[in-house]
Amino acid sequence: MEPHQHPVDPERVDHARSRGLSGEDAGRLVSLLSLLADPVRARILYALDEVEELCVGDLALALGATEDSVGYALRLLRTAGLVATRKAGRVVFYRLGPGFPAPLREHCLRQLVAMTRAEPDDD
Amino acid sequence: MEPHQHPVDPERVDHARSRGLSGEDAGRLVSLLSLLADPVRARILYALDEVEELCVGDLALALGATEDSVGYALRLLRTAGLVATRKAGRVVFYRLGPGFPAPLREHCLRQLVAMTRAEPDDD
DNA sequence: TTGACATCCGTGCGGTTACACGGTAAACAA
DNA sequence: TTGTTTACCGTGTAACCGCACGGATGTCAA
Repeated sequence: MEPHQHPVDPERVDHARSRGLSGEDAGRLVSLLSLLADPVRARILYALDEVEELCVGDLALALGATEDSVGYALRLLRTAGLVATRKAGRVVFYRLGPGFPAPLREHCLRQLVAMTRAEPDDD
Repeated sequence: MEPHQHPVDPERVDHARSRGLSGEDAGRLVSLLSLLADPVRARILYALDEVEELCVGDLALALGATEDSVGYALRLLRTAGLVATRKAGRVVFYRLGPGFPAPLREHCLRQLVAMTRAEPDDD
């Protein structure tokens, strides 16, 4: 269904079009948020922000999840560059990588959690 | 596959378990991020943050999307309480609702966009 | 070397999700 | 009233996603 050609408020439409999110910006934003929008991945990143580095098995232990689950989550986070690895023998330690946005770590992550705590009507 | 019972770094595991994200907190956070992690929904919220209020047709016009697409997106945002409506005749105006977290609007939204702009290696 | 362990990789399945289509309700115009 | 417009709703479908499974790789101990 195509949008109508007779805007109700042409001024605001124009304003929204010029100052709004472009498709490319939205794409980049969404690809980052999609990675955060998963319980296992979000808890992994939050844990790594707390304790610097952890290996796969310990991470699974800390979250109470299976190693398969965190293994798959780390696979995606690693591909996106959000986490970095350090091999020590047969153990692989993970930490937040250089691709992890610093502002997110400093400002947003905890605020996001705090705001969801303050709104218990969510689900 | 079950996680091993012999933590490599028991101290950090314990620290991550106590200060990490609980399952409930992660669930609330994820349900919010999942709503933001969509191009149409993200652009709608961003546009409403810019121009106060817009009707469905004008929103579709501003985003260059179909009315069906934005209609479906608004359905989910409305159910979650992130947007509110105001009826004026046969036109329905949408604006950011009381369920929309204020810290997200003030601090995080633009920072999230800015940080994705600063990292062009994303996708 | 042999065996146990920690992790990675490819594949298939089940559940979820975005979206288009058709029909419906309400409001305005003629 | 009739017709047009604006938006909502329910349903079906196609694509995506998380995850478990099996096998492979590399490492340490005996």
